[in-house]
Amino acid sequence: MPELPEVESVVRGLRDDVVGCSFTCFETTWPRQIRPYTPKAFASRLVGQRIITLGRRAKYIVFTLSDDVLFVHLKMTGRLYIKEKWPDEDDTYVRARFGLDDGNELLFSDMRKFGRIQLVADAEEITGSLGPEPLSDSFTLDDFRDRLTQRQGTIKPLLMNQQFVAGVGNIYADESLWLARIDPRRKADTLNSEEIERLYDAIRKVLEAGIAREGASVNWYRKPDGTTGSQQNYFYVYDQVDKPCPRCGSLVHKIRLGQRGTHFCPTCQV
DNA sequence: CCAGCCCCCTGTCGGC
DNA sequence: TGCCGACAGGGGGCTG
Repeated sequence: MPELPEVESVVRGLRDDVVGCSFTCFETTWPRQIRPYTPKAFASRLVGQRIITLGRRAKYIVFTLSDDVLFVHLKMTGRLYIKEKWPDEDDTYVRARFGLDDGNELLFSDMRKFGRIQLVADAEEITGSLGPEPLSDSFTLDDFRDRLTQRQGTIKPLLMNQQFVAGVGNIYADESLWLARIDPRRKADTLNSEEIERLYDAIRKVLEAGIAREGASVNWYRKPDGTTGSQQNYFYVYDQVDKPCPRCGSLVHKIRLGQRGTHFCPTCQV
């Protein structure tokens, strides 16, 4: 559920609290989520390293450290926050604790244990195969058009393919296709030039709106201060089954596409 | 390259 | 009421 806007909001909410700090300790109650694989090896490599910058790449939270790079992926139900700034007393889903040298604790909570915490020397090991950042200058219409027209697959799963475009997940894929008035079942290479341009604009627009509203709290996502984002109050079609399409009034349909729930307007998405 | 399936997990919800 | 299967959906892996 955390997609680009949600991860970006977490990064922005944490940055001032962690940049400049060094790690003093690390412990986990679910070692399967970490790399290197054993808590001991992970901790001994991490402790003492200082956080130089905090950023985001695709749906990864990226800590650039004095020696290594720390990647945190929230997957479905992950949360990352400073314990002292989180409103609830006890979080039963805390899977990892990072001690910081300012006395605070950085907690990783994850109900479903899908999240990942990885420490690598070379960031490329994680980011090497990722597609372009859709909000960066390097994501151009021409490049998008070139790569899209070479694909024969279904457009919606393609938008969610992190090697094709980084950071788009199920929510923002559905929202982008609605805004661009494109049926999510279309094959990529059948999109004409105008449709491709509409889609390019739509992807950027829905992601920017998501960031401006600090993400969509459909169920588990929270910002590092414990509060919800508000993008869920502005969905066009996602999670809006049988509600009227905001554009034409037809009832929103839900189907399965690529093993994912897919919401769209059967009338004005063609 | 692409579609479809399973798996990793846990909580919620609807049907019986 | 309580059990059970479906579903939620990010990503990796495998097969045809």
